[in-house]
Amino acid sequence: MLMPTSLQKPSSNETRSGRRSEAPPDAPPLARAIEVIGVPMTYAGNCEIYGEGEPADHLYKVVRGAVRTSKVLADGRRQIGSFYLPGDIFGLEIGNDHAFSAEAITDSKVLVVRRSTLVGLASFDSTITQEMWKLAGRELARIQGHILLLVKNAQERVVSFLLEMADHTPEGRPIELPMSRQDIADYLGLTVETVSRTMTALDRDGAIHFLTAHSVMVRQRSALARLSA
Amino acid sequence: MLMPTSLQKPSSNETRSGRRSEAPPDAPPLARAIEVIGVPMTYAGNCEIYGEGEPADHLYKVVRGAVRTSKVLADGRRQIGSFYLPGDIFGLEIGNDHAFSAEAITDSKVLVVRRSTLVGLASFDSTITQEMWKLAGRELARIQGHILLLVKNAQERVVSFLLEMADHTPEGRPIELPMSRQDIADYLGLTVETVSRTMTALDRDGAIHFLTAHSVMVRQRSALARLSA
DNA sequence: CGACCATTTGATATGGATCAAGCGATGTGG
DNA sequence: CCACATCGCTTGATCCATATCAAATGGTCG
Repeated sequence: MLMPTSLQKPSSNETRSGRRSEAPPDAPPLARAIEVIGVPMTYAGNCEIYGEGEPADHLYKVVRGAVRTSKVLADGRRQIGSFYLPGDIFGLEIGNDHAFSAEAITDSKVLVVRRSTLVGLASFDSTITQEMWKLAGRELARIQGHILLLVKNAQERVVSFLLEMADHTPEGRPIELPMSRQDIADYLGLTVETVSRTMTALDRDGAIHFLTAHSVMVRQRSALARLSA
Repeated sequence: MLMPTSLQKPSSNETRSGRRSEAPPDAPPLARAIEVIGVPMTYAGNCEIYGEGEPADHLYKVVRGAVRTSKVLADGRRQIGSFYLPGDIFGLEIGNDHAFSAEAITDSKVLVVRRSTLVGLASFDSTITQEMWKLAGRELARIQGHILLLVKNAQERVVSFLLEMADHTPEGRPIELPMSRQDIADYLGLTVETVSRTMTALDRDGAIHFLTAHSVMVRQRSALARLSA
């Protein structure tokens, strides 16, 4: 069904102790700021991080795990807006309220900062403002890319999705797909069956090779990319 | 075909004389600023205003006519990003370059301002910055809405499109559709034939009534809206 | 009037949805 | 430790919405 099997509240508000190995000192100020002042939170799989319609006054950065943003339409269908993997920043909605809700896909750890805190910081460091604009720009570009995705055929959509996920993985390593086939289907505007069949076909044709249902090797990304136009 | 019949350069850089009847003195500062410092330009139908990949250093406001933003995909298909009608501001791309090109649909008049000019103004009037963010937010919301559109069926897409256009028209007046059926199809991710058939069906069922191919009366928008979910 | 182009309408094909069943992991209780 | 229920994924058979191909209609401009 569409309902997640469990939608519990955050499992724990993690202690702030411990090493913050992420974010090298030469990282951009915004990322640095989030590392320094962000409050770590952990969420179990399928746990809601924020809901559609709630005021958007926090910014989040994925440390571990994976997050999806989604929206349930009037007729019950679900549309997934984006997947966010470690290092990605999400929660930036320029309106006052979140248009999509966000849920942890697997057990996840995120850093949370108040939007107002960042706005305050921005008045000291104007590069933070610039970075907020850049972030908004990336978000815009991402969504525009999603539109272009949705007018392609099934194989092109699936391949585009795999290549997006590949961007977060060093060449030569298997690509991890933490989300379910249903999540992928709702992201691509297809059904689970079509996603599954398409992936099977790609595997059979040698374009990709599934190690498990959630781990796939791409031999030549450039070759795969030719199937996504 | 996909190629516009004529893609000429701006037909004339209109004289700056004459009344600027638009923008009441109580309009928001950004709109006011554009009215005051914007350079009027006129474009003939199918004339390119800016091209995909060009640096995005101007902001535009439609005074008269209609504008579409579009992108031609690798395989030759064309995706339309948005339609802009009088009063709408376009050209805001947060990246450095335009991801889509913009063309006048019919003979159009737009006001043009340099982005840098607005940035300069913003340092005097912080509400301008706020408005730029609001504008970016509206753009983001518009694109997100477009994604939700693209996962609906043909009738829902067409109805949603008509309702969007209706937003620019006072209730009770016919809705003008300056763009071609091909433009509509490329916006909705459908074919011309499907758009045409769907509109014919809506007319036959009494949901809407075409006066001409480019002018349509909607009896009850609320009733029509029920067909768009 | 006649040429041209946009739009509509008709006939047919097809990609992906839907319905249904099988399969393989994972977890649970006896 | 094993039977068995459960859940997510895959596979198969069929259907249907929309694409595609083709032609008729109608509006516009010389």
